[in-house]
Amino acid sequence: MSLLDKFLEQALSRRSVFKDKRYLSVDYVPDDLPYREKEILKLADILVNILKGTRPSNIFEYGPVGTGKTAVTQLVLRKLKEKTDEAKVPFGYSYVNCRFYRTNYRALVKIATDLELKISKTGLPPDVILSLIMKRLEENYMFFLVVFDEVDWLVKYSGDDILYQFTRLNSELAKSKISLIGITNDVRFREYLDARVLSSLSEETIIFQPYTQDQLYGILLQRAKLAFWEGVIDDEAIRYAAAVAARDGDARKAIDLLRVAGEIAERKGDSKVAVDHVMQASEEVERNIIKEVILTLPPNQQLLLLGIAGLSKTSSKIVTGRIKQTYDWLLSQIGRQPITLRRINDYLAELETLGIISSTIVSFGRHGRTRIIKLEIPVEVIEDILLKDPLFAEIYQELACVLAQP
DNA sequence: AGTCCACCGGAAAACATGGCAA
DNA sequence: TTGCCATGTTTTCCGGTGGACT
Repeated sequence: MSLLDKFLEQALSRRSVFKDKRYLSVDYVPDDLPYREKEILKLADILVNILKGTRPSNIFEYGPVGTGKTAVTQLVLRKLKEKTDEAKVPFGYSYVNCRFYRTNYRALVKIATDLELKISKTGLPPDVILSLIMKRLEENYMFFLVVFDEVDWLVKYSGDDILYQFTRLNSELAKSKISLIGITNDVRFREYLDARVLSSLSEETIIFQPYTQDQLYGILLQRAKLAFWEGVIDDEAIRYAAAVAARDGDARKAIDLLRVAGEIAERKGDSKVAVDHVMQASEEVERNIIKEVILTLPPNQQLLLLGIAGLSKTSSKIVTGRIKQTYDWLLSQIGRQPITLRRINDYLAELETLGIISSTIVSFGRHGRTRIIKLEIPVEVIEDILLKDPLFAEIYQELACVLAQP
């Protein structure tokens, strides 16, 4: 038997550690969400008004990442839809993830499409779309619910117009009623939202607390039973994953960790998933996030980051002016025009919100006020990722030479 | 006490791009 | 084709600002 035959034979006979990986995917919402009974009941209690024929209050849901806001909402809506269908109560809802539909216009189009209106992605003025939506509502629905998930993205990006319009829509609708659910994990969201919108959006508020370590363990146990074959995963491994994710009480992260750990075990040909695998998964997840973030950056910002990386090797205090100089030089190397300082500031701000750099404003008195930029990721990691591109590698070498001379 | 450096950051406007409707 | 409609990127303009220096 040849080596290859042997290998293939082994691969075939090796049972996957996963029974059904789907249960560890982000979009899977189980029928019962442990430790969120209180929130489910509260939400259901508000929305059940629909079955009684009255308009439910608008709801504002707040809680950190991975605390079950989205899952709870989707679960309750799914059940509610079943019940209303049974009871022949006309009801429909639209779920808008504002991270994808982050402008007022796009959110509006998404809602319209969920109402089975055929709307082109562009070309129609917003008020026309809105009146089409209203017309459709009056024809078909008594109750309509719009969920704005991660609503802070929408508001930060393009203002609260659509929220304002929708909160006021009820007074213009004769036959149908509309309610809103806003979901966010941004603590400071209340600050930049218009007071009128905020007050009408938060007629009811549901707050989601982070999961405790024990709760995470419980959740993982539930999922692990569904996703892995029996006896494949160590109890220790599950506990470890729960402990890691408990730092921010993030259930999504915990589940992710378990999945990646399983994948690693499988890759290595191990038949069991152990603590080791979870530890590796934890590193891998972290590394992949950074890599993903840097690689999806627009080329301009990658080049800027390259400049900062180069600077950080020669000087410890990187100041805006130096960055501007360096970046202009880099641009000229690839035959592009320099860019305004104002624009560079925007780039830097973006890099900062992504957690790649950090900055502090310092004043040098007579010598002006500026900002010191610090890399939050080891230079080697950035070089490792960016220098795969031969063009970048070449420019980077020259940059090093130029920076070496004062 | 006032000056003034070297930048910060909001607002508006310019420019590029792309789809639709008539 | 023209004229809207939108989005995204960059420039222009401009009013700040903390503190070393005079």
